[in-house]
Amino acid sequence: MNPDFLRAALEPVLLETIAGGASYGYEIARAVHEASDGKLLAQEGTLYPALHRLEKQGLLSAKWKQSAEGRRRKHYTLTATGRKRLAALRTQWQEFAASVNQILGLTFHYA
Amino acid sequence: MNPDFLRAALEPVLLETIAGGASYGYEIARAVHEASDGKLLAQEGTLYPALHRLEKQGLLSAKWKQSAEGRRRKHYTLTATGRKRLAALRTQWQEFAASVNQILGLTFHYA
DNA sequence: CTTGCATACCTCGCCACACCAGGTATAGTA
DNA sequence: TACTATACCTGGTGTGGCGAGGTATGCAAG
Repeated sequence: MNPDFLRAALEPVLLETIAGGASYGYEIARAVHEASDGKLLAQEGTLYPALHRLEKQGLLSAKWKQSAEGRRRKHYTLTATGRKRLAALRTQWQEFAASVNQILGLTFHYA
Repeated sequence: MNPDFLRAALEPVLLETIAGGASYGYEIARAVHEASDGKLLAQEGTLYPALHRLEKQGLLSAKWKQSAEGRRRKHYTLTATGRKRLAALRTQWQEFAASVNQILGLTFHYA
């Protein structure tokens, strides 16, 4: 998978995945990977800096928690700003994808 | 428009646009811009290096020509390798777009 | 004639970011 | 004890879009 693909969609994908219930890094990575049937994979060197960026932008808030087995995990949740941003990114993504599809002559439509 | 969007799709978009008849830089830029209803725009500092990369990779071949009005233009055509690459990129794009749409919960299908 | 604009090409420096490779630490298992 | 999976982090490298700058021509307006 072309790394530029991930670059284009990582933000909305992470926000959406967290909105969908995945809360900490490893879990988020697994969820993205599975939800894309193994096609999208956020490497750790990509994932963690991305989460930090989103947190710094105020789209995510983080809390360290101790799991039942004793492992420390950093749990993320969407902020109100994050939810708004996700909505905007979804729209942007759809417009972009539609444009590229049109240029490539691919017939498609959103249901 | 997010520059990372262009980054993800510039190659197939350029190859397809050239395959569709646009042959020199300025014309290609205009064609992309119009075919996307003004949404996609390859800046000159993006376009020309990209064309050079594609040529260096053997996907495009270039010929300098003199237009009727006397302007020099660099005309690009797809090589056989370029056509194969375009086909591959179209498939990759579709898979990627489908994955992102799925994660974002967008109901979508190619006809 | 000269000023200005569209056309047409190019390149350099900046910056953002995915990736790789490396690091740390814990729980469970062989 | 050793290995694996989990779980987090970061520094260096390379790619590439973008802005700003440059050069040159054709044409129209003043």
